[in-house]
Amino acid sequence: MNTRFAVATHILIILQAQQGVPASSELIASSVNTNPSLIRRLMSQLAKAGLTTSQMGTGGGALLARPGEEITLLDVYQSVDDESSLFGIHADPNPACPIGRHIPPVFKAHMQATERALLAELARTTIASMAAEVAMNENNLRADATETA
Amino acid sequence: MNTRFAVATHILIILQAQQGVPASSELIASSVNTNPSLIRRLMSQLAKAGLTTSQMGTGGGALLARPGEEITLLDVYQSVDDESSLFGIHADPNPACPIGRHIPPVFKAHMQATERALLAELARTTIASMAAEVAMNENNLRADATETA
DNA sequence: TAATATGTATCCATTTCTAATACATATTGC
DNA sequence: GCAATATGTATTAGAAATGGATACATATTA
Repeated sequence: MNTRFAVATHILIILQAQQGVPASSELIASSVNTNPSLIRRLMSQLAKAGLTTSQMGTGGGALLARPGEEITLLDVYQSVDDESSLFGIHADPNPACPIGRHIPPVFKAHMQATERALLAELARTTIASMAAEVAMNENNLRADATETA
Repeated sequence: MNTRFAVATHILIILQAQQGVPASSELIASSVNTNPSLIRRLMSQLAKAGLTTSQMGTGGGALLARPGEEITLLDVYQSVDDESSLFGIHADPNPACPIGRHIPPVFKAHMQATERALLAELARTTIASMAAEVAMNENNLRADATETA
C-alpha cells in the first residue's frame, strides 16, 4: 500500500497545528522526512479537493482552506486516493467459464458495501481531533521528561 | 492494489460450485485466466488457514475444508493478506519534530478502528452466498438467451 | 511403473511508488 | 524594478511489489 493517505494526513495535522501561519513545503518535508517535491504534489491534490490553499513568495506556504473541525479523514482519503484502489480485482477471467465470468460483478458489489462501511468510519474522525491527540502525546512526553530529570 | 483477495475468493467460489468434486489448479487457472502456479501459491495459503485441503494424484485437486456456509470473506481476506497492508504509513518521520514523531501511533490507532469496521462487514458475507449469486446470474443469462432465441 | 497433480523455488517483465532534480511562474519586500 | 522566496509541474531514475512462467521433487492413483 502506498503512503499517500498517511502523508496527506500528516500534512494537514501540521497545518492545523500552525494555527494560521503558512507552512512551506520544505518545513513539512522535514517533518515527514521526505523531499519537498512529494509534499507539493500531494498538496496539489489537497488544494484541488478544497482542503488547502497556498501562498507563493516570501513567508508563503500552505494553509487549511477551512477549519480542521470540518475536515474528516474521509475528505483526505478521497482527495488523494483514486477511487478504485482499495480492493484490486483480476480484470479478465475466462468469459467462457459459467462461473468465472460472473465473479467480477459479484465481487465488486460486495466490495462496494465493504468500502461504504470503511468510508463511514473515516468520516467520524477530524483533523482537529487528531491534532489534539498529537498535542496531548507531546505534552505527556514532556511531562515524563521533566519528572525523570 | 494486488488481486490476491479477489482471486482467492474466485477459487473458493469454484470449489463451492464443485460440490465435493476436486478441482485441479489447471482447471481453476483456466477460469481465473492465469497460470496454475499462481493458483497453487494462493491455495497453499488457503490450506494453511484451514479453508481448503488438497489431494494429489489422478483425479485429485482442491476441496473446501469446511462448508461454504461457514467460510466468510473475512476468513479469506485474513488468509491471503498480511495484516499490515491495507493502509500504508511512512515509516520514519523526523523524530526531532514535536508533531511528526507522534503521527505514526495516532494514525495507526485510527486505522485500526477503521479496519475493524471493514472486517466486520467482510464477516457478513459467506462463500456459499456468493456462489449462489453467481449461479443466479448465470441462470438469468441463460434465460435471456433462450427468450431471445 | 507410468501418469497425474501438488508444493515450492526461482527467474523475469511489468508496474507502481518514491526520490531527486529542474524550471517556469507568482508573490513579497526592499 | 529587482532579488529572494516559494509554489506547481514535468521528467528521470531507482527500488519495491506483483504476477507470469518454468522447473522439479514429492505424493497419489491406476
